[in-house]
Amino acid sequence: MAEYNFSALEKKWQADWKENKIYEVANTSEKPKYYVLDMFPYPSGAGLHVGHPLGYIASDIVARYKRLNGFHVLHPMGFDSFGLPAEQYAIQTGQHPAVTTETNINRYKEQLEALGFSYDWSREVRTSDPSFYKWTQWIFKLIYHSWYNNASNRAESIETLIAILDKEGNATIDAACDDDTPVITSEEWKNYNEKEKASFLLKYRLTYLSETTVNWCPALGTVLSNDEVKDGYSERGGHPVVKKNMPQWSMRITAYADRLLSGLDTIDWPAPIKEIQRNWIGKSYGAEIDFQIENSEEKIRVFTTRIDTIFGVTFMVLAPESKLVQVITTAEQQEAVNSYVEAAKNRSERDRMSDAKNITGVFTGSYAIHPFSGEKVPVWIADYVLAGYGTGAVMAVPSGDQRDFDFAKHFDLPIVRINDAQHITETEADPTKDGKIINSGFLDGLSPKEAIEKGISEVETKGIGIRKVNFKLRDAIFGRQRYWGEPIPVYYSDEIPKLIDDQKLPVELPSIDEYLPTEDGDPPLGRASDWNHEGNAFELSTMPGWAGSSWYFFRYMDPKNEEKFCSEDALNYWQDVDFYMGGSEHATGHLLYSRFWTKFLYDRGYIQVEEYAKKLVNQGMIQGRSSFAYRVKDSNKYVSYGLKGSYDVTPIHVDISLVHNDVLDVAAFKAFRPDASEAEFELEDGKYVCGWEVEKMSKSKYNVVNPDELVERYGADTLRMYEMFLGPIEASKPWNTNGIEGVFKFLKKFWALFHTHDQLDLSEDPATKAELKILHGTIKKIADDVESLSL
RNA sequence: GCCCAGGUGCUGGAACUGGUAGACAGGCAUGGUUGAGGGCCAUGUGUCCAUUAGGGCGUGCGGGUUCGACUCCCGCCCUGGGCACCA
Repeated sequence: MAEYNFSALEKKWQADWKENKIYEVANTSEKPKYYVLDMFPYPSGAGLHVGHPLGYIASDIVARYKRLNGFHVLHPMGFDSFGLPAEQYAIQTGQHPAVTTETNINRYKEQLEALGFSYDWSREVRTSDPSFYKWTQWIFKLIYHSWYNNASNRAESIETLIAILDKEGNATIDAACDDDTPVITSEEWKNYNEKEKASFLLKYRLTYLSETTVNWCPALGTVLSNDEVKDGYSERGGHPVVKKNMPQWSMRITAYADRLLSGLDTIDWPAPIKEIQRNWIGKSYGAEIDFQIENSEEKIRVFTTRIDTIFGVTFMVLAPESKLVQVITTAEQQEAVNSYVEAAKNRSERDRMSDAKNITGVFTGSYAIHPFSGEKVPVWIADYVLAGYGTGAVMAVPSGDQRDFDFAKHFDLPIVRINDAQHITETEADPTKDGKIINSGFLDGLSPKEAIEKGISEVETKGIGIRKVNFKLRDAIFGRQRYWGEPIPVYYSDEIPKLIDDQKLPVELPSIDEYLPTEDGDPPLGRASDWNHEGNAFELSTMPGWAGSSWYFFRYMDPKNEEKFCSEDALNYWQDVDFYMGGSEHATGHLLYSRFWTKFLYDRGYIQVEEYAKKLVNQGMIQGRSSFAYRVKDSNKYVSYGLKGSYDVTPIHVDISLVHNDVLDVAAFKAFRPDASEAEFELEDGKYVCGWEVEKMSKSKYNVVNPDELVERYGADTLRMYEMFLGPIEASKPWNTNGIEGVFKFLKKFWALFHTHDQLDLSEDPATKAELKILHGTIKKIADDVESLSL
């Protein structure tokens, strides 16, 4: 009986593809283009597990399908090779991250090639390669040399800003800039010295240096951007994160908040991703209103989306960090306020969040005048008001807002009903938008929606406020106090940041003896001797992980270009990504930053598209199925799954290769855990049965399934088909090898259909009608399935 | 709390715009082939009633629209994910 010799078959054709370069594509063609992109991996030391190729397999099917349908297909692969793990490894072993990275990449490429992907490897990029990060640095410079003109609604060269400043100062300029940017005349501007000019322009530049509150992670020794922090812990490593003030490079992504939001309507991305990005950008419509302080020139400006509730205001609350606090606090309250502010300052973000139910606050002693009723309302400070959002102050409406309600109850402040549909209980406020407004002067009788409109126009007429849109999105911190990242091409002369000339790029990472901060607490780059530009100190921070991945998809179009990040011809031909495949975990990181950089490059005229990926598909995560043995506490005895109820047991991870159908190979387990070699095993029905749980696939949980072994045993085609067979591509699911035999059998039978002994054997008879019907039905079904993924 | 997905046999999952629910595969069962095991082949497998023929009931729960509903509408329950002192 002839055999389906997948191993020989696959090796033969893979060698053939390589030798004849059949997947290499030129940047021109008569055919229409199609760009299929995978999110490039970070080459970790653990190698690929079966979860990684899931998306690559799906996108490879799309690439092959499009080729067969007459498209000129760009299907590249590369490596996101800067990152923390290689650096942590370097700290422990002294091994240069470049060396480990190289090793890991080679391993990844081997594994990927064995899986038979149709990548054009001649276009491979690596973000840690100087020929690549030269252009990351170049784009950084371009962003630095730009400002955002709200009037033209795009980024422009900083030269156009300087021209306006020279001519008429900044009074007429509507730009995305620091909140504390002073209004100056052209005279004042011209009288600035070099340093003053430089620091003034930093308030406008799209990448800028400023003293800001950052997420500082002491364990990692670096700052992190908001998306890298989850619930007060670092996303990588799970270390605590605290707030800290320090000078930092940031990217003014907030300038693009509106366009990042509206752009979502133009791209075919999964609804959950769009939703996450919308939430993250957090646009809300409302008004800013001034409340005059009694017996004072000062005003409190608040942001509200519910101006219809303004007659329900019975007090005001400032964030402890608000600059107004010191100004309006009365002498009697000074001491209480000071100690509250001091305490708030020393609390970490985590404490503040975990302590949310504890209501705290202190009265400033001052009163604000209600702009419509003229009544006096007390001004408090409390840390439930966030300094970073809106104006850092709120008008408190306890009847309509739960937080205000809780605060009012706690400090015994009045609660006023302002809507006839409000049902207020002893413990709950009611933010209803039904019903009619009551107790509210000129707003009485209106619906909340009408009252919001009327309220805002009244405020504007009286000149005490403006219609206002607010965003939650914050500027992205760009510096990392780390070694293994792109050097920021900046040096300091006279404390003024200056950029390295284009001709001198790339600024290459210097070698250092140890990958730790210096004794003075400077980042690792501080250890490099000769790390200066003509005697001026270089910037010591490096770029964050998302820098290279924010534009790599353009580099694939023209990866070897030494003159430009990508030639116009290549950009003209390839334009954008038609099909992008990757994980949804990058929703507020890579997938947002890359959109930002794309819009920026578009504004500055370097590319023709405002969104780089028309279609995005998220493959689900493949989880591991961990197996457990149960050790009786304080003993050397293991009990089978069904018996553990009668003991106090500790579950122990068991390597899944020692378990078949949940039955443990006890002898192998004893070898695997030497401390169990003498252990006693209590069995059920003569077997030791393991428990199981679905967890993340990881080495430490002994649940990793390696694709190499499956390729060896069944072949790449079987593995690829089986991964696609597992279920919908978007769904997360635990890996389970049980069903792979079915696919393997199918391929064996399929092969046997066309072979007699080992020879290809095809019938010369014309196909029957019935045969043609099945053939065309099958073609249609497959075409429809692939189209439904890629259209 | 708010916002997204989703809920179909023992399991993974099919079912295009409303038209024979459960394709395909795994598992399980029975039989064949084999010295045995494995492999391979065949048959069966939603559920209940019935020896058969056949019939009743079935897509989370309750209601509705329709000649006809897994599919559309309303309410509820559950699961997964996201956001969350955001004013």
